[in-house]
Amino acid sequence: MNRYAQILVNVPVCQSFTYEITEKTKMPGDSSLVVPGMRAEVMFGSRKVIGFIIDLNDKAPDGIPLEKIKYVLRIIDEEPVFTRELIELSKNISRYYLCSQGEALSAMVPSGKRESGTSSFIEEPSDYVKNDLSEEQKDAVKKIIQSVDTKKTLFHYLYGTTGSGKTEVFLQIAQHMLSQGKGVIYLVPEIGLTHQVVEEVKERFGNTAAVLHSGLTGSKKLAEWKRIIKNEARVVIGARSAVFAPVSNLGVIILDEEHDTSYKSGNTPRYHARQTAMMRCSKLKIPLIMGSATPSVEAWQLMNDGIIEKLCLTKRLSGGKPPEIEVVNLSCTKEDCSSISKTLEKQIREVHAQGRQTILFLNRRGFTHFFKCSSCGFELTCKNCSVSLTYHASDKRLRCHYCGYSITQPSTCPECGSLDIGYFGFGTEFIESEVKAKFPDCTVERIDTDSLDNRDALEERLEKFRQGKTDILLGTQMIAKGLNFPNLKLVGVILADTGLHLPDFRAAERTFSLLVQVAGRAGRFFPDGKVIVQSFYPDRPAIKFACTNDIQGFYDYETEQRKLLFFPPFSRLIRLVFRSAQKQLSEQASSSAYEVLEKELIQVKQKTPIENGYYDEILGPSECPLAMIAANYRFQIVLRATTIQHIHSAVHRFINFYKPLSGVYIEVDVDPVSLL
DNA sequence: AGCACGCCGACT
DNA sequence: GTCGGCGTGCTC
Repeated sequence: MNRYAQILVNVPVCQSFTYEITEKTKMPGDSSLVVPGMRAEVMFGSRKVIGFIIDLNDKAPDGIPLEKIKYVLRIIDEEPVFTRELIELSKNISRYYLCSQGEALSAMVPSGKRESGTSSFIEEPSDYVKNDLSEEQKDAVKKIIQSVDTKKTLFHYLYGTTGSGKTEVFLQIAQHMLSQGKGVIYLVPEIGLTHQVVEEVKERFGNTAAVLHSGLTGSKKLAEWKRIIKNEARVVIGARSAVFAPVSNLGVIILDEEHDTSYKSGNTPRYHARQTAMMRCSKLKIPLIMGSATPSVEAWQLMNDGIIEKLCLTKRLSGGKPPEIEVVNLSCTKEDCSSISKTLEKQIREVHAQGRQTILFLNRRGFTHFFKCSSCGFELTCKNCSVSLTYHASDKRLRCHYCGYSITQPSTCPECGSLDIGYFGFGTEFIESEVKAKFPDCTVERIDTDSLDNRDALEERLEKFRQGKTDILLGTQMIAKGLNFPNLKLVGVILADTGLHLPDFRAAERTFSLLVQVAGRAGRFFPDGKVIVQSFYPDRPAIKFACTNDIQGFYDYETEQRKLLFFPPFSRLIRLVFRSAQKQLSEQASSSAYEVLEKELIQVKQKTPIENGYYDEILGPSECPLAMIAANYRFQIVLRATTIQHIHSAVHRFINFYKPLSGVYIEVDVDPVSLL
């Protein structure tokens, strides 16, 4: 018995493969028991791959010639590394996100071959103090815990400003679940998984906690993973992929900073941790608790529709008002080409005189610091990716921050030969030198992916700032969230509208949430925090509503926009990207695919009745806003409809039957978060 | 996705 | 006459 194993491998093929377990099969340790959930090394075609055993039978399934069946080279694991629940989940992921089940499963399970250096810290959980909760917090905890029994609503949302104590509510719920013998998954954005958070979790839960970082090596991840499987760890904190953690008797999934786009996977399977958490929680009938000060517009709508229960945390625990936000209209300050307005400069000096600290924030790495000819208007873009090249002062080169391509700074315009060329906008490097020149008596530190050789450098610099050794911290995204600095007083947003010009329907939402999050930072501990936002377009809703702290106002506005423009949450999208080294090929492929998709969609609609008020359309094909990435030309088709079912089946059929021209690759993205 | 097999052009 | 291009199809 158990002679034949059904095995899934990481290929875009929607079927499992049968392998035989023979005496030639190498076993780990001295056990000889093979069960589903273990990984196996097998020959797949002519190459050796790792496969996932999802089933075992004593005879081979019908329809496979016995002589075709190869044997399992080696069983990798002594114990299963994934559960029945995960096999089931991988099936649902593959169905929904239109990938193979093997691709889904391999995205779920850590890739380590053998576990190494169990980071198992010997720490007892600290004695839990039943902390003083505000009435709002108590109410939220009570409602969520009650819902476990009533099962009326599974989805909850803690909506509240930074500093209103969401984390404490999350932790109390986690604690409660633990005391009931249930496990917990606590999801945070990748960027929020800092040393600090990890330490806090370890301190709180000791060895019952497992941390799943992207920074961990495959084998370290596997070690943590096994602690989870063995029930040694019951609280799992991690980024996106931790939504797959094999926690048994799972009691709750917590998803902090729900609006964060890093919850959506950028490669196959392009799953969204929020959707996946919803799938998992619905199946297990357990609560999902999300939280953010700036919910995604989708989540906001679901709250309004009553599908997600909204729990408001309105009060800042430290008391006081939200930080004061001052907007500086850059188009009015024609002073010089400085990136720091007089207003901001004055504030920095005052803050420094008080012995307090400043963060200067740029929301996109060097994005605005590009090359432009003042005579002919020529702009230098990457030859591989078609995005603007960013000037880096450190080595006087222009760099593409997508593929790394770089060229030396030209002295004349490559197009017209004019000498009247310039560098526009401000990159972090430019600002750094400017800040250093302007404030010679301040210590300045810059944080961005360029200036960070390794992970520790980030921690180090943040720690230096936390300890007050740095006066001014300058950086991008990574200093925008999740970090608490006790001595911080001023946050300056150098250019708030950078992201607004992106051709993406979520640009406003992102800009808004970024500004609100940044503002929230400033007054985290001290109610006297101050924010200065510099912008060329202070009247744009995303900036105006953020700066007046009119959260409701923004959502009302944005919801109306989405309704008008038929974008999510009022429509569902599936995006197909056709990429090829040859522009012609990708263009041709996308147009011929359009025809096929159109026919498929008509057929699908004939088979299933169309509901009242249903509408759909196929947009494109058109060049992607990022027309080229890494030397690949990109065209896209976006299917859009009131509900997803029809376009989903149409695309499903399309990818099953349609064979693209050779040299053309198709990326399928269900519920894309970006259309760039 | 890989990788092998297979069928047509310029090379020692 | 062979090396090598990448189109086509399969992987238990």
